[in-house]
Amino acid sequence: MPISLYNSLTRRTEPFVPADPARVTMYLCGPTVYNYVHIGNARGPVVFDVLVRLLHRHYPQVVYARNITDVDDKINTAAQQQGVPIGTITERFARAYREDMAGLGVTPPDIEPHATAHIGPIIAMIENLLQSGHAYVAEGHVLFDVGSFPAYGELSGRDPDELIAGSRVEVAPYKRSPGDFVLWKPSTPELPGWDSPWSHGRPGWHIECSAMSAAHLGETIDIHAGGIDLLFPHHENEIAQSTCAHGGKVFARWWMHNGMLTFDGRKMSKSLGNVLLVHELLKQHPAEALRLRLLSGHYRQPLDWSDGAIAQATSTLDGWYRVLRDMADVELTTPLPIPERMEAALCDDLNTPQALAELSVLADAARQSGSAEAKAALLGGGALLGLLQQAPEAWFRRGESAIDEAHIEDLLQQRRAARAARDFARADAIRDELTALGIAIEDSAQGTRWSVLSS
RNA sequence: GGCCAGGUGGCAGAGUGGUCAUGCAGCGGCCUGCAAAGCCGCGUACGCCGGUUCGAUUCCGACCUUGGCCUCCA
Repeated sequence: MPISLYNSLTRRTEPFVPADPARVTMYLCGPTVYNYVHIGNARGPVVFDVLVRLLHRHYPQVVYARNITDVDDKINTAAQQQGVPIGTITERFARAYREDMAGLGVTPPDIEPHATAHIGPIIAMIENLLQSGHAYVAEGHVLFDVGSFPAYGELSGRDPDELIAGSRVEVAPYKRSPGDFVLWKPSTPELPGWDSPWSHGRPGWHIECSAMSAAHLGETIDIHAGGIDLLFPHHENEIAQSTCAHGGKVFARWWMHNGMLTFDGRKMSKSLGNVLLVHELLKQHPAEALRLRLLSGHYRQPLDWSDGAIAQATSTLDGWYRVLRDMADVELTTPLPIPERMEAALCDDLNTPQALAELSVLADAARQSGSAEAKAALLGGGALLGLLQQAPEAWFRRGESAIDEAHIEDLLQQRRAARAARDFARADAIRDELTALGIAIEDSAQGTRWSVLSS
């Protein structure tokens, strides 16, 4: 089944054909690690995790890199405020990031390059750009000369001239042209820095991705992904640097951008302050419900975040896990199948909402047939999206560890006795008691089941 | 101001030139001691105005409106 992906560069959905089918390469712009990430930051990693899983089913080798930006002015600020070296900050939040992503069921990337571990390649790339006339030195800075790259603006559809006219930022006096951007900037003695031919300094924001992508994946890669807010200037600048440093070679063949997560109708962003940290959300809600919510809209569309949406996702998963719980005794066929209609939806530019609709069909089929094949299809379909990955009992426990199961079983036993004696008032009183404990019960032919009520 | 993407039923959210999205919630019924779950059924959704068409939510144009980027940002 061929994969089609929307390419931001051509603004069309095109059949995906890797340059080398034996080795598909993909790079995702990762976090700057100076704080916990918010749920909007997690959308890209989650949807592109689904893409990587899809690519793995179609190609023998997929090399997936997701960087860690561990040198940056915000990191410097945080380190100075707390009076610690930047490494203390970056290591702490890089670890938190890995934990948060793991919590959301994101498979770790094959490579997680760190900017500070690539200062050599970064300096080499800057030297290359200077020698080829695409960059210039000014007051200890090295700047990219946008005018030297005629294709500048192609990705974002911007005209460099109009860009300058509409520029809202104050233009640094050492820039030849307002659109020029920093490749290297000098550091003061208090700030982290590395020796270079131009100054004791540090890399600009955009150059690290270009250098690390080339170092690990090659000069031309198949897919470069990130949030739509990175389209300009970050990705535009990456294209300019990499293309010029590599003698005009194409940098990324596909550019993919996920839409923004909104909250109260506005983009969730640190500068607006309307953020919900993944770290906190994972404590309050089932992780799979968060993941399901992130996948319930098409990745290129904006997606609104709300408590109601999380509750809805939780209810949906309740239904699917209920099917699996009822089928606990059904032996699985292995390996799990790849449901064709779900795969087709994902092959169509990662249409996760359509895939989820198909997953609902599979859940209905499993509930109605009770067959091993249907159960395997449901689990196989869930696996395509990284959902239904836990035991049903664990899901219905909601991760609560402080449950007095013996007490619950005791109450259920008393209720059973009351019902047998047709003392329904007593039976209902016990149910009320369980409800007060946050426990929901269901009578069925197989006996009474209980689960933890959603908060 | 420039560039870009949206406006679908109570909510979320796909999709399509002409019977069906799907999920959540709601309502009626069956079942149940009662709940819950399950099953059956129900609701005349596509911003507005024109145009093309036998027929448009889907194509074209105008308008209204929301949001994103142009500065750090997933």
